[in-house]
Amino acid sequence: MAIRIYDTRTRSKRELVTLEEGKVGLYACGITPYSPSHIGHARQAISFDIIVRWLRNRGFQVNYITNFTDVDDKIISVANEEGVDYLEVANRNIDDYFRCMDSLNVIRADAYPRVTETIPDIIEMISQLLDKGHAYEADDGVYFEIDTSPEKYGLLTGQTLDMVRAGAGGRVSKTGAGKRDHRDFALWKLAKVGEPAWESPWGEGRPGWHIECSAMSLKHLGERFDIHGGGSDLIFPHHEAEIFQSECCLGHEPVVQYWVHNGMINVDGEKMSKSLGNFWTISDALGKVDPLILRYALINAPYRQPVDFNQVIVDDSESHHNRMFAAYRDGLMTKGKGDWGDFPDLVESASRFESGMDDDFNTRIAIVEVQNVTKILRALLEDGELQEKIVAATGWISNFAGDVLGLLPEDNEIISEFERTETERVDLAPIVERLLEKREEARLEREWERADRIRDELSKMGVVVEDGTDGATWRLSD
RNA sequence: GCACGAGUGGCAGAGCAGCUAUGCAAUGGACUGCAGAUCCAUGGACCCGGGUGCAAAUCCCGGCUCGUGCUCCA
Repeated sequence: MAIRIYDTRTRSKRELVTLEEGKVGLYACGITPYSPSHIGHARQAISFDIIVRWLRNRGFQVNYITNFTDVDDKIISVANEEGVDYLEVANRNIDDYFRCMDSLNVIRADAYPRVTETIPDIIEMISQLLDKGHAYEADDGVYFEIDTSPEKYGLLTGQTLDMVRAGAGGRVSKTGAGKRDHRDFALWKLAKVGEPAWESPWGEGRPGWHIECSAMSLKHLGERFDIHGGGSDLIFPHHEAEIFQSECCLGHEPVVQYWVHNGMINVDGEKMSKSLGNFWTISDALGKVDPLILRYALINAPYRQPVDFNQVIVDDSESHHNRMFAAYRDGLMTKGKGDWGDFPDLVESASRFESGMDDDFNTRIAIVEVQNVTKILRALLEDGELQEKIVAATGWISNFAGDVLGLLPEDNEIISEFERTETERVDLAPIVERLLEKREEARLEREWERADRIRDELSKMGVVVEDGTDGATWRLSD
């Protein structure tokens, strides 16, 4: 079945037809590293990670590029406050980004170009825009002139030139003193004293905010490419500016075949922002919740939906993930052979999973099927028979929840962790068994207080007692 | 104000014209001294008002409410 993708430009789901058969060029706008990464960055990265994983799963050869805007006003201002070089700030936050994304099981992109490494390409692009009459030089830099191709205005947002003129009201005066029109945007900003700067035909300065993505996508993916993505907050003005720059520079349209945008994160129903005090960096979140549980929470809704991040969603995800993980781990310990392709119910789950993912990467539908198979697997484990099917269902989870959704650690990690706790268990066994015998005696004598005291004691040792039909079993608490 | 999107059971969240969504929570049961885990079962929803259809949560029109964008932002 064909893959359908929601394209912001046409506001509809369209079948994915790539420029080159079997290949996908994908550029996703990355971060401006002026502060530690927050969970909105995680959502963006995970959204595109899932898209890339699924396209690869479907046999596409994906070239996935995501950038770092490693020089901009905010980085410079942080650097000035701290009295350090701007690159120190950028590098520190890029390191943080990678650390966070690795722990969230985000597969690395094929390249992470940086603005500071792309300056010659940016200058070349600006020169061409000037040559073609789409840009002009002013006292404080070079600007793109919107009026040279007004038909491109509002391609993603549906806004018209007049709307923005009206909406901007009196707030436009202080942006870009040299602009002829407030909707024009900077391509090159001349440096003020003490700012990082590069030589250019127009004087020392640095690139404007939008041009780097046009230059980097051109450099890495060529004059036309399949998918361009980013957070939905970038639709305007950033991505519309890119359309102006790339299409006017290259002289053809469309440069981008599909525009894909992920939804934002809200916290307790409000926009996440520093001023509201509801701001979660990824490190904050990981202090409270396991990375894969956070990942689970962030793909519980399809990528385009806004996600309301709160304690409920975290708790919910934790219980779902724990159930799946426990079943999977137990399944891994079952020896034997089994292929999910041999079992109709597992095949049906797989097919629903696949058609959900084919339909604009609907991870919610995918997760429902993971929950389904988890349920099947747990029932099988409970029953203990049908080893072949246990192995088959475990394989299903490994493939879909693990490889595709990235919700599981590596098998050998799970096994070594299991062995570690087994060792611990064996060490504790004699003393636990003795206490359990005493408790059983107390229970037979119906002395519940004494029995409960023993259970409390075991609980302090990190042992959870569970009474079942065949007497008590125990396990180590997490 | 303008643009875009959304309003589904206690909560999260699919479906987007006819067929049980699902999970958590709740309730009942199995098991139980209690607790926990597990299993089985049950109830419960489509913002409001019109319209089109044999049939509407699903399409159309009009409201209302919320979110996002219009300024740096994933």
